[in-house]
Amino acid sequence: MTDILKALADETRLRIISQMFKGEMCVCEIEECLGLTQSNVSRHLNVLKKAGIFESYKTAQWTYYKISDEFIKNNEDLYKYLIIKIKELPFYEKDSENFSGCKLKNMCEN
Amino acid sequence: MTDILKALADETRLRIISQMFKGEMCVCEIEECLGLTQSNVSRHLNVLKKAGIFESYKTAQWTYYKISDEFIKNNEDLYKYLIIKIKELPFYEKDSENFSGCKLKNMCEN
DNA sequence: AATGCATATGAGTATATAATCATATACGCA
DNA sequence: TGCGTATATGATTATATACTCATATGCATT
Repeated sequence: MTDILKALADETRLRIISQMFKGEMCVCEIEECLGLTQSNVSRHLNVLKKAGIFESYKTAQWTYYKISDEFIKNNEDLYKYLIIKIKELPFYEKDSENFSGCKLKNMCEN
Repeated sequence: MTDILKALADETRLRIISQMFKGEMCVCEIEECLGLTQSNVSRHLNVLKKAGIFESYKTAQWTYYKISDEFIKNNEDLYKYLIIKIKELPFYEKDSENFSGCKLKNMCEN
């Protein structure tokens, strides 16, 4: 629980999570959509994965991350809270616009 | 929301919250029950108060802290999550024993 | 007014976390 | 095999947070 809360207590990671609600993403999409450096994204994703919030799988050179089903199952109330509140955060609207733009590019299709 | 999550992302503050579910406490009780220094407790309480999780009132020289009604009302799902999960944390049982011992002493009665 | 107690807070140190840069790894494709 | 791309990670620096000690404030009691 402490690990989960620590992982959630960072604005950049909340930004990542907020867009991840819309479906899985690969590292380069997150990088592009949120305007973050590659290594920074990679490290944040690792924190979220270690906390059990995200899971990942690899396809070719891409690593896709998504919200873990286990996490949702074991943390129902917290998950509900996130869904409701994360949309109210100041960066949400702007990130969502960028996200749409990124998705149109089909960056990481194989 | 970020402030709330940051305030929750600390083991010492979770220990404080876990005992606070049983009712309001003054600073010296928390200090005694959890074996923390006075200034450390005071600072943690301030973080929780600034995040809107706790509220406080003064009576004579004592300051009593408790979980804010506003917080509970505005963060229902998170509150439910905390109630369920905080009891599973490793320190909970031992702190609860100390807490009972402390309460018997009636330390801060005026 | 002087003393003792509860609490808060300034200032400093210790520690943890985030960000960055450079580099390594691993894969696909020409 | 050699090159380009995606990702991860070691090493460093920057920054934020936690802890401690000393001290200030405010109230109660004598």
